[in-house]
Amino acid sequence: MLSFRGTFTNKIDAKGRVSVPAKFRAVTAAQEFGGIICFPSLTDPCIEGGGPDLDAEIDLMLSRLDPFSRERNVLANMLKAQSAELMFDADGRVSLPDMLTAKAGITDQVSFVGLGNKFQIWEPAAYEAYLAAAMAEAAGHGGLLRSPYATPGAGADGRAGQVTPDSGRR
Amino acid sequence: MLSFRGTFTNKIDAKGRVSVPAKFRAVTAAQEFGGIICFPSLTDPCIEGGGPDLDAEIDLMLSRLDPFSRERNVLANMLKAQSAELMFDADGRVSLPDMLTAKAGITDQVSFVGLGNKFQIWEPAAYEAYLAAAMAEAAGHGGLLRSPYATPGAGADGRAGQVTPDSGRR
DNA sequence: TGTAATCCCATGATATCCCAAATGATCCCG
DNA sequence: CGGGATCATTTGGGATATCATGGGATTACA
Repeated sequence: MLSFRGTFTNKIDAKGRVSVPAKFRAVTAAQEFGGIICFPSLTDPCIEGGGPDLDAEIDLMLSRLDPFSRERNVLANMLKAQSAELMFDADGRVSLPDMLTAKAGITDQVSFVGLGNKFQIWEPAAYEAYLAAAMAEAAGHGGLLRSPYATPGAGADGRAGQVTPDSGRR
Repeated sequence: MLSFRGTFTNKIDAKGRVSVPAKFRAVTAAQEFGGIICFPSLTDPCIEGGGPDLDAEIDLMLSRLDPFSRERNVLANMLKAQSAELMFDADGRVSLPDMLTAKAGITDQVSFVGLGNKFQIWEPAAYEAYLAAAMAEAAGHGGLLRSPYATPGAGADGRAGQVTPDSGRR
């Protein structure tokens, strides 16, 4: 269990608390961390989150940008200034800050969506709509899904190696 | 025994459990893993699954994409968010999530269809129909199956009626 | 002192584990 | 070659543990 997987919809109670799915907690527990980090998604109307591994990934990507560029500051505002470190209570619950829930249109229910190295937190109905669109769109990205072993002669790209920052994880 | 082979139809009990065919379990056992991973097929109205080898393949493909790109999010939604890691109980059974069975029209029976490095899980009647179409279509695709050692024209007639998983070797 | 956040425990629902029986296939022996 | 026994596998049901959720009590902060 080394990556965030599956979709789980939980309720937000009167105090603003919500249970983080046990399977997600298990992932961060493996990273020896009693909580999660959350920030607004750069691409979708939802919250994104993950464990300390994701935070390290973000730091690495930011460090590659020109330290005084506007782009770096803009991204850091999203990924750091608007970010929160949410610790689990004894029952594995966190309180989502209003700053984050407001942007995502979240009221009394949330869907935790596992995406491997990170996860998203959606208002359930909004996610339903997004998922439908994603399914239609995924067909267009089918070319990216070629197996490393796929067709004779096409294997060159497959085993070439990893260039992404998350190599060496897990 | 390194690939999924054959077709097996098992019942789903009142609790939603179903026995994974013993021969399929033997394949994942060789991968030192007490379960399977399942997700919706990108191409057919059924569930697809495999062992950790298949999951590693998926992780590798996702890791090549930029962490915050829309392409990555879309594909991760298909392959991770709708995915489940199903552990065998003491008798080799798993519980298929409603999210997956609903898409495949599965109610009380399923057919496990071995496809080499992965397998599919169908509603039996739906698979019958698919198989009939596949058998008719297979003859036309015979030319794609040319083995490196094949003698020209030798295999076409003999394989015309066979859609069995031997084609999935790698 | 009022407000809000955190901690702690109780409950219901769900999923998991464990044991037992029925079915079907394989093997051995006559 | 046939019959019987043994083994593996699937299927069913009950017991147990885990998880999500609600409510009350305590603490921190203003």
